[in-house]
Amino acid sequence: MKKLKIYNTLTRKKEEFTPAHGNKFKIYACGPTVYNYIHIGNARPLCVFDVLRRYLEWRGYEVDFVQNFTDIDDKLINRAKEESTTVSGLAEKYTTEYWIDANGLDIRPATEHPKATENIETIIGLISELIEKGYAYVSEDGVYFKTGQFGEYGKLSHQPLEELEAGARIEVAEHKQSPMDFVLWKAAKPGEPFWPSPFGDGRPGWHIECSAMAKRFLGDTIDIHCGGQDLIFPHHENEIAQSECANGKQFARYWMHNGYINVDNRKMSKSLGNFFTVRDVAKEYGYEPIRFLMISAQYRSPISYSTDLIKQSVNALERIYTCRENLDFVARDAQPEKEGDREAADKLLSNREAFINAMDDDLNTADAIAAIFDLVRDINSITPSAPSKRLCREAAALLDELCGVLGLLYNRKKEVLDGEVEEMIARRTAARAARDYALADKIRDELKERGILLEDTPQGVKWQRMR
RNA sequence: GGCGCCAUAGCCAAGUGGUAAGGCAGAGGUCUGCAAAACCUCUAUUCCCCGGUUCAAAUCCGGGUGGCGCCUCCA
Repeated sequence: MKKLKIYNTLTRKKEEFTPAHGNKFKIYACGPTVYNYIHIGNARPLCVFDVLRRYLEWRGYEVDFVQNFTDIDDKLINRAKEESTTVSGLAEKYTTEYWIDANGLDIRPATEHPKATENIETIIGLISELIEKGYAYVSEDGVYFKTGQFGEYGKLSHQPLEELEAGARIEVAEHKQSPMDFVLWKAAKPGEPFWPSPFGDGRPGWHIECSAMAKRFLGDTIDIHCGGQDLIFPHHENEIAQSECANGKQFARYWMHNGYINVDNRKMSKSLGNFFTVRDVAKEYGYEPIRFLMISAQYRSPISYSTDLIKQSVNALERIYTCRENLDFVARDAQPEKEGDREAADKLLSNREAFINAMDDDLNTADAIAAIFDLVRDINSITPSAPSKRLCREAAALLDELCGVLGLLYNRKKEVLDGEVEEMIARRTAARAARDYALADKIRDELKERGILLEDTPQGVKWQRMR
């Protein structure tokens, strides 16, 4: 079997992908700052790395997947002021909202979801260690990391420290020894939440959270650290500096970074006012097309978001769903098995190989989806020829399996028809038998107005609720 | 200034040396009382431009053009 390869930001190459120890991958993904509804840009890493996890598990690996919540932060403090609420109240609210969207997108919960505020002790411990080892210093307004002390600083973003300094803006903080130093602990300001520490009351900086939580829940060295490309610098660079200086070991073996979601060819951002929340898009089109869109391109390429693309995704998914529903429908009255089932099933199975080859090549979900569509075509080609129950079952299992790896499974609500509607379908069937097509069409139109679509098939009348 | 990314049909998107996947949209056909779904066929002689390497390039090299990102909170 082909080896799984993943593009590693650290080496800028596709590398063979194996866990450091045994069969288990330790993965850390930077999670949301819970100060607002998540937007579709946030949805991309959620979907992509959920697919990574599902795929690894499907290939037989164990996965420890840790994703944090940043629940103390400048953004939260500011927003809480705006909404006249507390930071913890705000965080709680948007954590709840996060779960609604994450569930809608079918993101599997991580094995751990640590929160920054619940890991203050670990964070303080890590900072203390950095101070002791001479990598950090206490200043008037907090504790800073001494960037120049870490010789490998810049190895992830491939930037020499001097160049970074040359490009850096003038820093507001005046208590830094060097502009490239970054904050580990922010001294408390009046009215802000704080925790006591050996270096004074305050709260953790953003970067140190992830180093601390990764260490606590996954250990000194993790296999994969993932996040959006915009986190490479400074966030991930700083995590490396903190963790490697404190632990004296490599922090993460592989770094994976997803591309952006753009709008009008520009990065989505609050300042440009061009962002869409997952909630709003889902309200109109459902969550499924959002997930489909997120994985319809290779995860490192940018996606330019538009309503048109969401609609294309809706239609594309419909093709898969229809195929799947037809299988169940055809299987109902099929004979148990037939001559040639084996050969037919084997033919379908060839698409599974194509799927694996695509995914092994740096998680090429676009190609993997193509393999699923090839499978759909193969299945659709056999459904009219009265396939056996057994073949239908195997085809459905294969389709479910591959869609499941990408998280494209879909459960259309099979609501029970009320008596009146059933009665109308029966009346229409009778009218058709009597060749009274005018009446039959009238009944079909009436049902359509009530959101029921009818299809006459060789196997009988098939109905579905409109989306 | 430093470091990167991208450019494939109307739209989206694979393909990194061997003669252009897949989806959406569109056209024709088959099936159907009709419709829907499905299936079949068609829709890029060509991959931003110009050179070069090669028997062979969308794919490699050089040079352009256009677009974008990081270097500041950001998925």
